[in-house]
Amino acid sequence: MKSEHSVPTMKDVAKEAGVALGTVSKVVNGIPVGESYRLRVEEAIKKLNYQVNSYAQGLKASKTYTVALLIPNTEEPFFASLVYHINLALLRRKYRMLLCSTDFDSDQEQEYVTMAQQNKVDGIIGLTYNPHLQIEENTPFVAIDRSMGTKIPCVASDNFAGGQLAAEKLADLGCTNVAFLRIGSSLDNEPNKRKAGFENGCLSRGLSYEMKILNDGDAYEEFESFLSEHIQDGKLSFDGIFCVTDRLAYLIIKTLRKLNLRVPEDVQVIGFDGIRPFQGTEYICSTIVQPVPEIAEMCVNLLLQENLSSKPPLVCLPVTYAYGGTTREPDSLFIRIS
Amino acid sequence: MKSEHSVPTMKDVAKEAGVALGTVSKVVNGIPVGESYRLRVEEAIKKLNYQVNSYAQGLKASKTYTVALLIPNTEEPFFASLVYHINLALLRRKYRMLLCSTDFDSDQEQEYVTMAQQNKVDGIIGLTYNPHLQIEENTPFVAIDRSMGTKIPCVASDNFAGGQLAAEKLADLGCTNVAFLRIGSSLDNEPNKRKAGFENGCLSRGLSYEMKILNDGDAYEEFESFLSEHIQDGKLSFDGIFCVTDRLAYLIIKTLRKLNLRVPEDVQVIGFDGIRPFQGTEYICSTIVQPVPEIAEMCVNLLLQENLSSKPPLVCLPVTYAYGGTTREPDSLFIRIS
DNA sequence: AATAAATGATGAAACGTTACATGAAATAAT
DNA sequence: ATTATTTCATGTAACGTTTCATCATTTATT
Repeated sequence: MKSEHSVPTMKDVAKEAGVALGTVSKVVNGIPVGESYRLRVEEAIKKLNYQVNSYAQGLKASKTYTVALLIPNTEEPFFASLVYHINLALLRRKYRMLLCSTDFDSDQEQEYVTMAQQNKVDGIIGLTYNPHLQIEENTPFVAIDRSMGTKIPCVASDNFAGGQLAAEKLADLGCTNVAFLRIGSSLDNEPNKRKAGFENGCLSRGLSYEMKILNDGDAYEEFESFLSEHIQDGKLSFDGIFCVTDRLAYLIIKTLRKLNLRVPEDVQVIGFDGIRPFQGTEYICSTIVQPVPEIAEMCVNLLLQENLSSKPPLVCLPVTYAYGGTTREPDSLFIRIS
Repeated sequence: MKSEHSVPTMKDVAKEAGVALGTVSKVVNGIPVGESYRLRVEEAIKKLNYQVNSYAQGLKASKTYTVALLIPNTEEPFFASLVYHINLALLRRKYRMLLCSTDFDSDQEQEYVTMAQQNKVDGIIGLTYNPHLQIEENTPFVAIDRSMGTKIPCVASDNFAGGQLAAEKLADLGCTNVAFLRIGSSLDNEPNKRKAGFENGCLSRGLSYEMKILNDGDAYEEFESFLSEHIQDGKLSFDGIFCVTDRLAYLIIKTLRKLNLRVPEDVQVIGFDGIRPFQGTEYICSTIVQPVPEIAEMCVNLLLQENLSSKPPLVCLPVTYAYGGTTREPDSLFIRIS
């Protein structure tokens, strides 16, 4: 005798409806069966409040409908946004997400890959930094922001175009002497192309520019000494800064204001990523916005191989510029020119 | 003949090691077996690169090691922080998280609960707003920030104490006439206690105060008219504001500064939650910080019933005050007094 | 040395699905 | 009216585990 509180199975439904097990399976999976059968089964399902056991399904199909997402830290706004959109794209396709915060740590990245494979995920999406990451041949993998060989597709923003756009915007906004700021990073990844793009943009617009790589440890001090090198008669020698991320831009802007330099009046600042302090509020600084929803959709598409004949090795998605208070507004620019 | 590329099973390991299936199972699960057997099995596991199929385990044990997390929007910083810490707490216990962004929508909340139960999750943690949420009797549920009856434990910050602390801080910082600001919300949840706590604090410290509930739609306009009502001879009649969230505080501060009111010189503002614009940077405003890691840990603990004899209906965790630039610093306060 | 007790490996059954070979019933063709 | 064909429900096997009764082996007891 079955306990009252045990979860009903297909067998129970079949008995209740007076049909065979296979018939119930067909009804559940939307495979056509005779009208009268379907109705009886549907009634029994409702009566018993039956729900399929997706783990039995997974066992049978050797598919788990689970995708692992490896990402440095899900609290950081840009990554949180990726998490949100990738999760949504997966849920829409009835897939689950196994979320792994790697904390930028190569060992943790490897551990999570191993764990994901033990959990028999159907694939992995990873924004990783470990250059020696070992991934099993038969586990589909899509990388974000980093090319990992021809077998693994990479999805990223068009970082080069983004850098270029930043330079062009600064030129349009009246800058003549600009700086590029980046925090040092050893790994060769897609976001590094922002620098080349910016340089290219400066050259084509005739901007005089300076590239500065700050050390991770003492970025503040380095920036301050960089500033003092560029002050002539109490006036800054450049009037525009492009920071490689909004995070850096935010810190730089704080520092500038602390030193009584006005943003955007004395120096305009453009960041990269498109971060807002809260949902629906304006951007934290003027910025090159990454198309996060599109990146998410593309990752999932590539991973699950939907409507794609061959995987391209690198997909770059278009970025846009957005005003965020740290550049002159088009309005005020107009006034200034007239 | 098994295909070369098929995933090895316990059966394969057993054959390779020349032992019984059950013996392999024991080795895998750390149940003691004879030394020689264990060694042979371990060798075979390594040779075949065997990994247990957790879905077969789940089927057998009718445990899925999965917990669903229902949360309005994982991009909003406070929720993103909860997601991060709950995910971590679950992974530490070898549990997976099924992340569900409900977008504050009652129907979506119900849909996700149903979906979670179909996925046979071992429990649900939910920060929800649907007052009629239907949850199956046998699905463990832990609520965040909302009491849902005696059968469902609720975890929250000590919101009352937080409100009180905000009033006390404003008093300590020299305020005499303060305001409480909240965006209207119909549901009776724990964060609403911030208001009562603040009122209590004002009374015990002899602060004159005003409580203002803004409408969700036109909060901006309402706030501006609220301000104009309180301006006497071009001077604000209050010198401190407690906003129910950092999100609201952020918007209020922007508005104040746009109206040329100086924060914190003219009016000091305290928010609630403890939001930072980026990981590791300072708080976005002076604030009452919620103990998110502790909330996460407590939720998981209660849900999985670890070392707990009976479930308390409501757990309130202690909050702290943190300086974030929108109140006078202790230093400057000292200067001011002397 | 013979029997009893303890130890521990064995392998079949079960978990809840899906897929497929089987066979029964209904329809079409002669 | 009989046979050929189609249609479609049936029920068993298999997915990869864990559990438990069974049985072989070793150790202890007399």
